[in-house]
Amino acid sequence: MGGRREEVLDAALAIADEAGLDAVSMRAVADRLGVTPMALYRHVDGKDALLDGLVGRVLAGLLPADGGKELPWGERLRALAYACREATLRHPWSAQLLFSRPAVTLDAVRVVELVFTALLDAGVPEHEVPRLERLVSTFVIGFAVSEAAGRFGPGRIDTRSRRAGFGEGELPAHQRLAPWLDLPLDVAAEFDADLADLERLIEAAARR
Amino acid sequence: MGGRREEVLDAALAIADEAGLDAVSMRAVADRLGVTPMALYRHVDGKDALLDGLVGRVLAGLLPADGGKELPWGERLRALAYACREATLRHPWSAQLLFSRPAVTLDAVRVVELVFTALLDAGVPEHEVPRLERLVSTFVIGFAVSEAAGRFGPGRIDTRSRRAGFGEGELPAHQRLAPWLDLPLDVAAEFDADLADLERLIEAAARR
DNA sequence: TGTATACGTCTACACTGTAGACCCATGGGA
DNA sequence: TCCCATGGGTCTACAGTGTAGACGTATACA
Repeated sequence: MGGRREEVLDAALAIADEAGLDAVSMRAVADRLGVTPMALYRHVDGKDALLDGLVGRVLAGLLPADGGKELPWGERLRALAYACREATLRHPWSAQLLFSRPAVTLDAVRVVELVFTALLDAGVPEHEVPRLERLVSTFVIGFAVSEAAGRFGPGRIDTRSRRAGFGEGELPAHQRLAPWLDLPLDVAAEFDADLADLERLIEAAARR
Repeated sequence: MGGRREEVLDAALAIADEAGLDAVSMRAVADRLGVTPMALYRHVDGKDALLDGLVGRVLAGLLPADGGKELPWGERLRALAYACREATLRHPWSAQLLFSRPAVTLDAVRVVELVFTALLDAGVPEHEVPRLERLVSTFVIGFAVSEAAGRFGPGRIDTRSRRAGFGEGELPAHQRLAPWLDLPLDVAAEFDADLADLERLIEAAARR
């Protein structure tokens, strides 16, 4: 019962992976199932609900196979963060959805539960745990979305603005940092460094 | 010259503020200007370019009126963060765009320049400045987007998942934290606390 | 006078999501 | 045996969408 719904989501997910999120239309999904567009409405409440279902799929993929209960809290947190980044790299379209469709599904709650226990194990006082969970997950999702959307790519200024031009001396900090700005960006390494910083932030909060 | 382009963006921005981002269609913008949809294409390359223009507008609003050069770096950073949050609260639709359209415009570069100088003034070693800028801005934008999208709202699990139900004992951390989870969330205070944590993170990086 | 340039119009096409009415096979009471 | 509820699917139709292409016109400068 309801197994047909999963088939619909499967089809939508396949289309998104192959041709991007814009290609996911009711008609396209229906075609892939060899069915009329209107037939989908038996299994999904509409296009928005379909997209919600897609983010549910992605989130479900974040849960670790084993509980991994025996690992130290820092590693458990990193594993979740890596899983999140990998999911958005595997399904770049999902980045557009993670923030804009804050559907709190059962799988999402399970992920939050893991973060909660990690923070508690780190010794964070209980009243600070929810805030730090939001802080960490906001950053991790933001990072994944930024990467998938190309926000970390080379800073390409659109030509009109460049012509409207800025005097060379107008951006002194940029010029001073130019050597480091020109370096190719190792996103994975940056992600690691960021997570290390966040771990220290959590430890500091635990000490208070 | 090109002043007409600004009028087009003005119209689009007004529509977005009044009726949401979905209401921004070429036809709607054209109607508001008393003009045919196709007339817009003289001033804007297409719908995507129009949306890019909108994020440019929002970003331009982030720049402080005065340079505020004399303030300590922490306050300058906070001012930018507040401005970002306020912009997305004033124009909730922009949250959907900030991450998904990473258009690096001149105004965006100016904002980054301010963050760079703040971090340099804080004593962060030059090679770490670009990374920390990305870390901070990723979080700040992520926070603003989350708030505007309702991700921080009360955790409403959709009924299907709830019925698919989870044993009461399956989420121990949630139960342990229930007292704090039930509290109404003071988003502004949380933002403050997060920024304070980030400031400490930056100071720690400066000490290394 | 001629000719760019900026601006706008009209028509048309290929799509989109979805409301409403109708159909048909299956299976379990009466 | 009849009935009919249920899950699945179809067809038609509508109001919107973004935009390609060809055409018109008014100002401004040579």
